[in-house]
Amino acid sequence: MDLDKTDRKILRELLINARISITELGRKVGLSKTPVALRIKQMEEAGLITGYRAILSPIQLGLSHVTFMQIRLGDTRQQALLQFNAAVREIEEVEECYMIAGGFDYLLKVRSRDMADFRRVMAEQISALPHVSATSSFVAMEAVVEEGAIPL
Amino acid sequence: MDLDKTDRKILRELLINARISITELGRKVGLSKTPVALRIKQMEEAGLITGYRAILSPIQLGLSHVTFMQIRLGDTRQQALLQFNAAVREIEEVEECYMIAGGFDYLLKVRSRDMADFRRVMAEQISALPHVSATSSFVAMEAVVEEGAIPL
DNA sequence: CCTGAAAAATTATTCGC
DNA sequence: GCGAATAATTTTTCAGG
Repeated sequence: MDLDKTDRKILRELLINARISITELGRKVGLSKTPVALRIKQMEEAGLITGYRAILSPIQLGLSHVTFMQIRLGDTRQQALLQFNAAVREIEEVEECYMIAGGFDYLLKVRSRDMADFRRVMAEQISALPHVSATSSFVAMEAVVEEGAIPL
Repeated sequence: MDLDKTDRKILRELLINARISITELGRKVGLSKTPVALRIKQMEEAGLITGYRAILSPIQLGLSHVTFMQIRLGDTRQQALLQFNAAVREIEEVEECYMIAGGFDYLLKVRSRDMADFRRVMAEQISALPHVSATSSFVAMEAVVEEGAIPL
């Protein structure tokens, strides 16, 4: 699906405020309600807009502790990777997980209440993942950019 | 602010669909509209809910290439860190940036169209950041978990 | 702290142009 | 893509448990 300038404007507004009304959105992008509603529906149906989510404050939730973990697997055959992927998706503290080309196999971003909570997650959840042979952890001291803008 | 079970239920629903109506939300959590609307407003005012955003598909946007970069600074005095932080926030391709305790100074997640686009971002933007002394990049081969659930 | 309900305002949807 | 009419929702308010 290709996007014109108006589509991009609409997306930018929906990234700022997903609950904006069609009326106000139309006003902001310089169109009437009808085409705005149509464009949004088309972008939803094209799978470009996959949903709308509330954004919560990690600090207010007491979940400001972020740790990145490098994980190396002892077995990197397809079957082992699939088992690892499936298992890691079950850990709710794992906010992100990428398979990496290079020196290690996976990079995980783990969110927890504090260091003690992270140690619990690591001991109870991460260590139990299949085929893990080594891990190293890097604790975030400061979040400089948490949710960067999307380059539209 | 402390959350009871109902608040958590509301948050879970708003994480799934931020555009759900108060009526339906009330039905899902087993309350009438009035207290649901009140609780949402309170959570917004407490800064717990910071906003509502559309979720876009990186693949449909042609932005599925993810690279993590370790960055070491030559100068790690407070002034230099502040300059780096301010500059990195201006790069829209930087989706996340954390200051790290340990072997390197910053970890960046960079989103781009493809490898060629990443090289452009690195050459034009990342290299221009102040006080950078060394970088190493790790290309993601597969996104196993992109937006994990929040442990409420 | 919740329910239920009514009125007023706003929004979404539909359709002819 | 516009603009108007129709239909659906939301917000606000209030009496009562």
